[in-house]
Amino acid sequence: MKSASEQLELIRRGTEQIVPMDALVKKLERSIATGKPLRVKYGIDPTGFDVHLGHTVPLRKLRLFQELGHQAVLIIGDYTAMVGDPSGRDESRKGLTREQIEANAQSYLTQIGRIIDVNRAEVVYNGAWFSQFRFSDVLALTSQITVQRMLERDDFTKRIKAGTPIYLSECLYPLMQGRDSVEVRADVELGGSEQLYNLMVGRHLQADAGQEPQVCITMPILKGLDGVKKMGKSLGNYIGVGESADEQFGKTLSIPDTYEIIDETGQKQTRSFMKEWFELLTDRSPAEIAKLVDPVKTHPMEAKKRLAMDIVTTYHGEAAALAARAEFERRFSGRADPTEIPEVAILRSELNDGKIGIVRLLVLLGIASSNKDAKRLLGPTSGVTIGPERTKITEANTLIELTDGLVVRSGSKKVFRVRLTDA
RNA sequence: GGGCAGGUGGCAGAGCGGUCAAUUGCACCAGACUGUAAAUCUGGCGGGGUAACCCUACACAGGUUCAAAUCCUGUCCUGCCCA
Repeated sequence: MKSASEQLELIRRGTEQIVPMDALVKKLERSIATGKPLRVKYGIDPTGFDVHLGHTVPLRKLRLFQELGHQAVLIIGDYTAMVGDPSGRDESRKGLTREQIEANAQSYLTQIGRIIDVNRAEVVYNGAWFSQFRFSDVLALTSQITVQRMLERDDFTKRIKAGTPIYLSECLYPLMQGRDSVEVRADVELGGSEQLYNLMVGRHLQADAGQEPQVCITMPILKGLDGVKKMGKSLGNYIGVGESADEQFGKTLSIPDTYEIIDETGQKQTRSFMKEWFELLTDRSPAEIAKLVDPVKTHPMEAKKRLAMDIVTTYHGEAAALAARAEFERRFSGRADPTEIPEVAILRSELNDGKIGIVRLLVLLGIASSNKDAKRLLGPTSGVTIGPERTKITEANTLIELTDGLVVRSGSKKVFRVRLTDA
């Protein structure tokens, strides 16, 4: 087992806050002395299906704890999901049905298995205790915190200012999450930076229950593909852990290198966005990362390819990562069609004299969502091309001589091969 | 429970009887240029039609009018103030 200071160095890497730090040191030292692993809690609400890289940030930290010999405790928030976490959102979340929660939880565990060792983790549903709660228990829980303290949190302040509703049930959320910590006797709880408040409530409740309070570790929020907003399902700026190697590679290459912020003094500052991803999504050491994101030492493009390789390797292995890189270079640098062009079946009955209108074709291929949409893609700035000669189509009333195997492109990303069928 | 204000496209936010499929900004999509980066420029951003034009949409349901996102009534929802 590694020494406390060695463990601490690894744990600290990429974190935002550890409160209180000295308590963590103490816990680590005691764990080494007694041989008892720390119980590290991480809660997830089964509200959706796709686990994306944003979720992997705390999960990777959880895996680190596992690797250091500690006990991961996964809370599936089936009850908290019915409330909806107010953290970092400007609107309340609708409750989900039990069936949805059940299905989501299973899907989550499968996906999470790509990052942590689920078999070695303790997995518990918080419904296990909340379903047993009596009203008197709820009252006892709600007596633990004042309205003032609840309202002082930033999320609520913002919503009050903006005039968006806050439901009473949402105030229960931090209390429920805190109660989970009491139930599983957590030593450490992980969460995103917006979780700090919720994590602190856990400390409060544990202390009140006569337990040693947990250490709260928050991880920075991972920004999405746009380099601006938090990576999220609803924003469509995410990379899913279940996506193909090519998709993950391509999406990573499309992220901005840097972004600008305005600091307190009103000065514009340029920050490296790639650096953030390296820190939060790869195991590279700070020294390696510094070298990679320095444009003088490493060409930004090469750095980004490394980043993409690292990410793809995590989920698909090194061979797939190499292949994805080769495919990317061939396709975009070499301006070639993808190796595997998706085929779309088109009925011969759609043809008239062996021909089809370009608008209809684009809709049938799924490139355009409607005729109007198809027409928008055409016009003088059209990026629609067909066949090996990449004939550019600009007129909406063009008739295409449609043959089996014809390749139709819209830009370089949407490429399809026509497969003519009879039935 | 009472008073006041308000609900418009993904968001913000104009419009307040016809000229409104709805100004503008952001976001988003496509193209040029690139490193599928940034910056910049161009075009687009409800559906059908080659087009003229038609349909559906401004919380919901009715009504007034030749004509409603715009006026009236009711319902639902939200905020603020009072209780």
